[in-house]
Amino acid sequence: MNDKTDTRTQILEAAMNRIVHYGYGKTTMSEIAGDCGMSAGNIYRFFASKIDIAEAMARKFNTELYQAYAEIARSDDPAPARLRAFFEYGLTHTYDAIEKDAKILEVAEVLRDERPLFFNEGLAQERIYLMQILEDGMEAGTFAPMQDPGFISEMIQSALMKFRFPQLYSLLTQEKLKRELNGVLDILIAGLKHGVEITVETKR
Amino acid sequence: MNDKTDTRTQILEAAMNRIVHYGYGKTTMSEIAGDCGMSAGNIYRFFASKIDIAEAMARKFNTELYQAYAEIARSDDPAPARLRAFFEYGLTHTYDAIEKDAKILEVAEVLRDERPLFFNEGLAQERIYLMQILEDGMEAGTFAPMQDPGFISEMIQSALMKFRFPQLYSLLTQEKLKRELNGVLDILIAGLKHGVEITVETKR
DNA sequence: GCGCTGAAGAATTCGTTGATCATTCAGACA
DNA sequence: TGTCTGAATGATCAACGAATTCTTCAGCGC
Repeated sequence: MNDKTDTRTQILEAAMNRIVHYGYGKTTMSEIAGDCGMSAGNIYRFFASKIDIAEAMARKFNTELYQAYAEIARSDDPAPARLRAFFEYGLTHTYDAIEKDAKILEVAEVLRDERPLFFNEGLAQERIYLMQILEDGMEAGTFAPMQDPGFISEMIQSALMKFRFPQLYSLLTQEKLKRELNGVLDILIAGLKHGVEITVETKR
Repeated sequence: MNDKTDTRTQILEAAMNRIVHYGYGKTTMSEIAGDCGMSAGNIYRFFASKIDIAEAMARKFNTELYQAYAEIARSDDPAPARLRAFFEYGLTHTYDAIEKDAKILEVAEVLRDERPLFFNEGLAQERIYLMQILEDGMEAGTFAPMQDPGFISEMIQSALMKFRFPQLYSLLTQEKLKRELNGVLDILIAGLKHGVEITVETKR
């Protein structure tokens, strides 16, 4: 089993090397296989399809992100500061990654088109940390009590959608995006401090 | 001059008829000209290019929207209700239009790609009404005083970006989008009532 | 002159064809 | 028997000439 995992990792790394350099479309299964000293067919014993490699790549990227999220969530800064750090980190990290390797954007586009549900997983994961921050904030009295932190988390994500894949949704510079992100957060945080009256049915 | 305006209108209407039915790409200048009993060349005396026809189309759509916005902005409902009505109207109106004539989405895409600045005009126009509502809200004491309603308006637009071209950014149903829109508005409005502390430099 | 046409030119799209690629799998190898 | 290869297959892509379309403009008719 360890062997199998190693090979998988090797394939993934070979693929990532090529993809960040040449792009998803310009990277072929044979090339990846060649880099690993195996045949293209053999890759299919480890990945069901090419797009699954892209997904694994994104999943790896996310895993690193989540670790940073976890740290931010459990820091002892006040909840509003953590909320800002949280989203600012996501923005910066993603922006820089795409800045550095522009081809990452292509991977994001392919996944958006071919694996639309994949992004929901990431959002759900993110919400775990968000809820943590919200609950801490409530406990500390920084945020007013709220009935449904899960729903509030979703709404915060919705309001900040624009900052998730910076280069995918807008052409602003990182500086401008950060300013705008914090501007939106100013309003959201004000709302959370004061207490939000939910007017919609949140049951699903 | 009236003649000229009439012809322009005639061309625009002929173009719209074809475009909403067959799409922007499948509609040719000759066809539009044919419908108007003139040559393709003559259209260029009224529109500088084909994409300008699409822009005029969108501008017409927006003009109708702005009228509704103006009415909502000047109604005597409380400011929060007007805010909701404002964005809910935009969402519904756009969603329904695209639902009815799916080809409108293609026009939006072409404009997004070829005339990226066009949308800023619409946002700026929208902000005029938004600021009106915010100022009324402050005057009535519903909203806490804010230093820069223009900036707040921008941030509100930013937070609600996702609901602007519903079918362009998400695959949710109209009902779900509405619920989500109102959920985000719940937080934003709570913030506005309580008072927003701006933490970013808003000068540009 | 003014308004318009229709042909000419430039740009784009289209359709075909050949090549490349993702994916499968029978069978070789160990 | 379990692992891997490499050829086979069908799908997708690239190339490129043909056709269509956008755009311009010389000149025609009023």
